[in-house]
Amino acid sequence: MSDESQEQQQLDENKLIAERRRKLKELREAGQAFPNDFRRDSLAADLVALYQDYDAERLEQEAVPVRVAGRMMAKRVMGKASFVHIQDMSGRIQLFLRRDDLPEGVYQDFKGWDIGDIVGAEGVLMRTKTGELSVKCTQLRLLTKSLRPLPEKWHGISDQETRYRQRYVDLLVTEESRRTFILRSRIVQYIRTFLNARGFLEVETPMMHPIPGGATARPFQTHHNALDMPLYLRVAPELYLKRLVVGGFEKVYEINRNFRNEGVSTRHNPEFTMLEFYQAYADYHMLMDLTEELLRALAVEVVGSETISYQGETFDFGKPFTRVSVFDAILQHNPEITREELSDLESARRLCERLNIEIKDSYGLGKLQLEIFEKTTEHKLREPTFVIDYPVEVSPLARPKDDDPFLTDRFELMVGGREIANGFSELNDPEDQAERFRAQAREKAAGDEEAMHYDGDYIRALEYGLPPTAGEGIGIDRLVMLLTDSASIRDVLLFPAMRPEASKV
RNA sequence: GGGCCGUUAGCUCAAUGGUAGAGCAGUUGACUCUUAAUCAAUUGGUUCGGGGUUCGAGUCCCUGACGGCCCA
Repeated sequence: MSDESQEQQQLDENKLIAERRRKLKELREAGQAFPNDFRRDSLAADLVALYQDYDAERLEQEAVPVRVAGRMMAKRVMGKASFVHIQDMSGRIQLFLRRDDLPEGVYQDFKGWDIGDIVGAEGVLMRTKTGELSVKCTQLRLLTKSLRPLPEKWHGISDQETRYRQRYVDLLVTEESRRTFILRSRIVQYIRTFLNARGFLEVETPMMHPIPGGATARPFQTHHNALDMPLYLRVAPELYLKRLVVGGFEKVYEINRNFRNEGVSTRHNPEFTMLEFYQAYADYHMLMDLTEELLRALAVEVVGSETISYQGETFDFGKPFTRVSVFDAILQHNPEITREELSDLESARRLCERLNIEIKDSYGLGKLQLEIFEKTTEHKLREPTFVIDYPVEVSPLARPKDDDPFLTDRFELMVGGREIANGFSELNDPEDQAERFRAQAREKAAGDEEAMHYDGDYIRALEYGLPPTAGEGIGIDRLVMLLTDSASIRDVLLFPAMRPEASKV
């Protein structure tokens, strides 16, 4: 943000903020307005859970002392007594304040504090007449003055744009949003635990690539000043991870960001998180088995059931996932398409024309089949389905099938009509890989900005010998969308990509 | 990139082309067990920006910005 627009942000003031600034000024005049010497000893939800079986009498007898802190989310003043809800990372707890329980003057000060202010409280646990666990306060301090009013307490923020742009406010007031991001963290945590338990080594490979590779996608380009060379933000970590398998790290994985310079939509963000893992002496069948096991366990871990509900649909991760080839899937879901017209270059071209698919002369039969699949079939695959046998033409890093060199040992996992994972037995024949790179380079020279570069060092690595290996990528954002029932990728990204805010001149 | 929809007080929302309102929040007062506390009074507006039509525009037209949904 430019200095100028930051200035404008500062001008985004109103009487409510002015009133709070006045209060802050008084705090400054009275001493340290931003103290950092209060220490809490308990979290709100922990206390509520721990003491759920204690009745009012028992709490009074035991007089459990606690120190809690958090943001004031509700404030009900009734003369010389008040109730406050504070919210911390764990949840909420009520404070019960009486003028005569607090040191001289504190209650009077408190009455001037605002919802959104951050306070620290000390007292003993009690249960109110209505049965709510509360802290009967003997000390109360304002720790941080909040200058901006929070959204309306009942409706919260309904404006999507504000929720995305000011996620800090969204997280404060939207329980659903908090839940989603906590689950996201648990999902990633679980995946790490799952892979670590199976002997995988977590690694970090470069995000800035001299030669972008590992996926057919447009990269972001940047420039390194000291080295005076172009660098690309990675579109995939694949080629580096396989170099590590060459180096003897036979089971590796990486969970981190990829960057693709493409459109923004409810399913695409320019930076997104990918899990990629590679296992030597394994093939794509083993990966499919592992993926089923992982998703089933994740559903139970996160949703509490092997059946998940997504945007009104139900998907069952408990039963074995369907496995069907690209070719058969097209035929099964499109009775009007025949085996013959799908098997011949010329008739496949005519089919594309009929389906309003834009094609180029350079497309071979494999690319045409994939285009037809994506247009006619992909969105129809709702229940978890492994689509297998992708054409070699559209799989430049995958191993050809032993019994059909037109196809590869590759699968994609579809759930709800969307690609969740992509895996294959790796192409470890350096001469074949070199030839495929050359074919990609020709595509690039012909104007395909998504085509791959020739990566000489990767070929060199393969020439040392990549053991027979299988590898897979799982889109974490889309997986989190599924498991948290989120309609848009922006709902599972803390700070989704947005255009700059309209200037408020 | 195309289509549709949206942008009004800090927030959530109203307002036949005819004086821009309500609830919450804020301010002042009352109230020592409340739960969206309650009661009384009260402050608060560049109606997203620019242009146009009109006696008169939040409302109609054009244009731009940002966002949402759908399609490619």
